[in-house]
Amino acid sequence: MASQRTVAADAFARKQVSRTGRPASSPRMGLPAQPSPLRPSSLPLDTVLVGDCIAAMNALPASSVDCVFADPPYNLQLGDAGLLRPDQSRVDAVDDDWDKFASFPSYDAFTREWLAAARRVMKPNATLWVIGSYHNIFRVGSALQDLGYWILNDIVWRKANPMPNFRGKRFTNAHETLIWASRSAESKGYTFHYDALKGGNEDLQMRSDWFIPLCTGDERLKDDEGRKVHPTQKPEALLARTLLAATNPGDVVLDPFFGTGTTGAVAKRLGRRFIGIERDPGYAAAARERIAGIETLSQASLLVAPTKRAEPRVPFLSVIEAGHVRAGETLTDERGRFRATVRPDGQLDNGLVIGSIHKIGALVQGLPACNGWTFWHTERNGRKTCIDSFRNEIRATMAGA
Amino acid sequence: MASQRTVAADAFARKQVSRTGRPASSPRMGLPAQPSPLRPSSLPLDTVLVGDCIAAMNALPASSVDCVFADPPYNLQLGDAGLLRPDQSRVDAVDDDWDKFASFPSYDAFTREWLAAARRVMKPNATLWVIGSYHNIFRVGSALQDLGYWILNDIVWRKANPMPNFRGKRFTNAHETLIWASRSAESKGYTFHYDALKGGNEDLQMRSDWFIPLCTGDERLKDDEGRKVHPTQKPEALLARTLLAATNPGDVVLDPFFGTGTTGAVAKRLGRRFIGIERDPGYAAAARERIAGIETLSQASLLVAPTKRAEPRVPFLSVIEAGHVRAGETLTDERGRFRATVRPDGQLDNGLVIGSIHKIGALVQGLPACNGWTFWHTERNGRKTCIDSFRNEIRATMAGA
DNA sequence: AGATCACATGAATCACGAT
DNA sequence: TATCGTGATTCATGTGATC
Repeated sequence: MASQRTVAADAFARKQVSRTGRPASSPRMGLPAQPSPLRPSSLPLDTVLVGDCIAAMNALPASSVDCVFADPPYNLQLGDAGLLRPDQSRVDAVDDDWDKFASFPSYDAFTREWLAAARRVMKPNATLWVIGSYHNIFRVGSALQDLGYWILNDIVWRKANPMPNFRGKRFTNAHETLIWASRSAESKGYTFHYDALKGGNEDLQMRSDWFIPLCTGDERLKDDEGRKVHPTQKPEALLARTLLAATNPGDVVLDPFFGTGTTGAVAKRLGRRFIGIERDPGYAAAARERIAGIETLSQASLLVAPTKRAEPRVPFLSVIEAGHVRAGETLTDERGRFRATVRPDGQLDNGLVIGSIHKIGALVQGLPACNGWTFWHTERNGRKTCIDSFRNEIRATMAGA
Repeated sequence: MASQRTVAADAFARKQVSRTGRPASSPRMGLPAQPSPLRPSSLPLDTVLVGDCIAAMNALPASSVDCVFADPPYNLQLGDAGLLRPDQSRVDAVDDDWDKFASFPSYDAFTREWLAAARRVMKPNATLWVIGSYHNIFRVGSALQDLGYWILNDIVWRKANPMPNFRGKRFTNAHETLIWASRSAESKGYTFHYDALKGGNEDLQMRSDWFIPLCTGDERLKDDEGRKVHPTQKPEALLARTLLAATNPGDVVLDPFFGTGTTGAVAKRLGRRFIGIERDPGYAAAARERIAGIETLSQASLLVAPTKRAEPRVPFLSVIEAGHVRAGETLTDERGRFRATVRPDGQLDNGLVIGSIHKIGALVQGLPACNGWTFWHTERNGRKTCIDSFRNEIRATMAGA
């Protein structure tokens, strides 16, 4: 039975942490390629906790996860009053419309509660993803703004094959919305693999509208009778893009509405760690079985290419010391409009002011700022060379050392 | 002076309705093709009222308009420093006073007030459109749900040519969101021209994601010195699709944030009546002059504007997500001279450098540029397949999207 | 006349580490 | 915590000048 294979989140909430619920045959999941340091050992990594997500999150240590992906319940009329109404109120009205309208406050309370619990668990630079449709996403967006989250983007998942509108009364509802938010407006150091996404998009910035098919075919979990196990299983491609964009290998991703574990499956494949929380033992069991069959991609393919900003800093003085540029030499911009003289201390002199390559570059152009490395050029045999190429040579020699 | 040509909304609010503010030389605008019956004669049709939109709406008779289109302030939270492009030029951002709110609660209060005023003016089967971005749309959506509006769709305006993200810190913010809502859940008789939209969309249901260019070129209103008159003028194509979908000829469209009158211009062209409310006399004057130059299309030509097809740009990442190529797989050129490994983020790795299919293709050949789509091949059962064929398969699934 | 290039610009919550 | 110096960063489209 699924329930025998589960980790009880309530037990975890009482600090009686036990991972023995995971079947012994289950392999270790998602060995981290680059484990984050200082992670509390009490985190139930690569585990599916069964129980209420708010209690389970409140039992986790604060500031302990790098990313949250949440696919909360959308529909306010599911009749699952226990989940949607933390105040335990139950609406017996048969009138759907009244039910929906009356339940906004309780849905909002539930939303605020789980968003607050998630925020506590997030590291200062962690980010949160939430997916929803027009039924709930406005409630979610307002709540997370009210709680101090800082929205970075809203992302449109454009469905390749949406369900048509059968009655012809509306536009085909062909998309869902994801909100990507940092923990607060001050969280400037969040992870975003800008260059990787750009490189995977023909060297153009990745936009906020993503075209991805629904989860169908072999990817869709089915039971013995061929029925879908979960009504709203998300495509792995969607999760892959979010995790590639906003996490590093080894990062911990928390999913408080784990369902059948798409987040865990993708996290494991991409060398991330996961913590799943799921109320339904059947879903949790299906998720475990699914994730056990996933293999992590090779570490080499997961390595994050260093960004330009992360490369070692090279003083312009080093370029002179290395002999690429001589003191007393004249530098010009690419078109030869501006000139400055190289001083032996690594500063430039335009005849009036002495300063850094950046400062003098900005000055001669009358601009507030300038990247001197790409602005200034040397001339050798009538050919102009950007001084940034000398920096690259020095960096290459540093890499070998 | 603009202020001499305006209709004072405050005066209208005091029931001292006067349309003499409209210059005598101004032609009658937007003669209705099929006037709706029972319209109160006191409606200031095809007029721009100047003043506070809430007061002006409260002065209109209840249940009198067929549609509302609203482009409220977005409550953008601008950094103090402003934003510089990579070439150090400054972005002409929205920093107008009308977009400044002290806090979310004050924005929410404003939003609730104008939404409530609009709802009173709406006929029982009228619908409301609101456009916004992630800065404000969640507040708006929550507020209108709270007020009893019934959301029919959220629509994504995918911008053909959005402003890039200059700092590489986020996804390109390439869309805005429209909410389409009826006055209440009981409003079952709202107008929706399903068949017309389908007919104008190659016999496919019109989806909730619309691909439309920004308002630029001749359509963009400019002052004598070539500067844009309004910072956020919307494209007429966007308004045209909303009005064609949700109104009939002769219907009255109310725009409480009229700006430079895109709603009025499109309404007149399509044979709808309009009521514009605008706080700024300068904008109102520009709107009047603009609308005066519009001619109503003949009845026969009131067809759905043909949908602009999205340039079906496909990221190489999508090819991996779709399973055509696996992360970790090796790609070669047609003759098998060069090799590179596919990364899960859609980049290639030739063992030394990580980059896009184009960049690595160029690199291995020592060429300045390369079309990676036609250069790289997979090998299956000894047969080589160009990765461009996978792109074509994905494009086939994008038909209609 | 047509092609090419240089430049401008659009609702934007847009840096970061060392000292 | 604040200040300061380095130096990273853009896509589609329209307009007007130049070849």
